[in-house]
Amino acid sequence: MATISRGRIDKRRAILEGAFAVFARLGYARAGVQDIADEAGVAKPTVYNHMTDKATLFRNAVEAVAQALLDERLAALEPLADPGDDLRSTLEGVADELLRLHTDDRSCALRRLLYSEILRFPDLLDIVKGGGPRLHQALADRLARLALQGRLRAADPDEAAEQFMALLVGPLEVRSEMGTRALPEAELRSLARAAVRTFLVAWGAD
Amino acid sequence: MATISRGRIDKRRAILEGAFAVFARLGYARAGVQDIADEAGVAKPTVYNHMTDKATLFRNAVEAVAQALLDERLAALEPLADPGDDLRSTLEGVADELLRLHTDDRSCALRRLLYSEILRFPDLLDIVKGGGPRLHQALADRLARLALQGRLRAADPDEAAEQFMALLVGPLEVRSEMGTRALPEAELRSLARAAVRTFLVAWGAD
DNA sequence: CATCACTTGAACTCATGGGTTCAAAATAGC
DNA sequence: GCTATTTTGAACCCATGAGTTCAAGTGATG
Repeated sequence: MATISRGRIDKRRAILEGAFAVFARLGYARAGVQDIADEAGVAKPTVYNHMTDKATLFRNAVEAVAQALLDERLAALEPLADPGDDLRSTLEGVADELLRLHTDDRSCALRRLLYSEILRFPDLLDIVKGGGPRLHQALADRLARLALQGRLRAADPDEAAEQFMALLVGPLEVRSEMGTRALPEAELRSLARAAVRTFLVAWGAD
Repeated sequence: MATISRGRIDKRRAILEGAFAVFARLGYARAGVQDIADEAGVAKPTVYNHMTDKATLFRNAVEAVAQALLDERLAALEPLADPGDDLRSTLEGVADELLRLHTDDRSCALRRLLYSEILRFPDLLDIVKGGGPRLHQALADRLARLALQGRLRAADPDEAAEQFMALLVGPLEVRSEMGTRALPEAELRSLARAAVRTFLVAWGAD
């Protein structure tokens, strides 16, 4: 076993990963701690040696995944920091990547778990957003910059960011039937282009 | 008890309503059939006398509520059949009503239950949509009519409908934190106006 | 080698909850 | 008013699962 997991840290990570996998598959209530231990390749008491109870196990597992996914989405916004002369195609690239991330299995699972357990774990909201609406803020910042450069209408970067995400994700969520159905690549790209098209009509510089 | 519930039918309705209330509050797994019986003012065997098991109880409860909510939303689209000369304010009225319905407690609960149990009850999707995407279809039809009358850009009514709903509901879902927080009336109206503004820039007749 | 911390499997406790049974009571229908 | 259907409460069976205990094992560290 020394080949795979060395030390407490690796075991902790294995437990959190296993936990998220099982929670994602079965939901909080149906997931058994024994299932999680099996998935993580670990004994049940070991789980309790790292986490005091099922609830904190859940919180930590969700937090770890949410953190990772948030980072990915933030990274996806990077191209907006320095779009070439073709703003449209840069936006489409970002949109494409955001859609790809949004349709990721872990992303869909996280969404399901949040909706499902938000009443019992209200603190998950703050945990997931990681202190303030980081993603929205980052996007709004980028758009504000572009507005200052005269490449977007300057009206309201927050509203623009809100609507950009909505145009992107809303139709996706409907067509994928709440993340149940996988969409073909081509349809994803088409969704991204449609969103950017409307976004630019509304918010592009004349 | 003759004053409240007469006959089997009323009992059945009471059971379905109680079931939805409890499922909404606790989720499928945590909801006990005894809880449901209590909420419905009925004995546990009576529940099993109407529904073979917890799963079909769940399906029927969800179906009843989904049906009612869908009807409400369809009705909310009515004004679009004959908008006055002020298309914008008609759209804003419809948008307002749709937002109101979307923030309704039962609406939020239904959404939570769907996301939560969609993997275990894949058939819920069809049950909820009630045979084809009725709401989307109805909206797209209205928009197509308006396009024919030259009051909207004729490009693609389906895409227009998709984006109209996205612009409305997306920002709402973010701001209300997945239906957790209630928004003040004023903010709802402001959301509706923002959505319609962008929609008309993109899809309004020049 | 000796110590200390951690892991393991298995067994155990205890609470919860789905679903059933049954005899008594209520209700519906005629 | 009489019969057939439902309803009711309470008890019951049984499976599942959270969390614990413990004795034996494993691994690092000095």
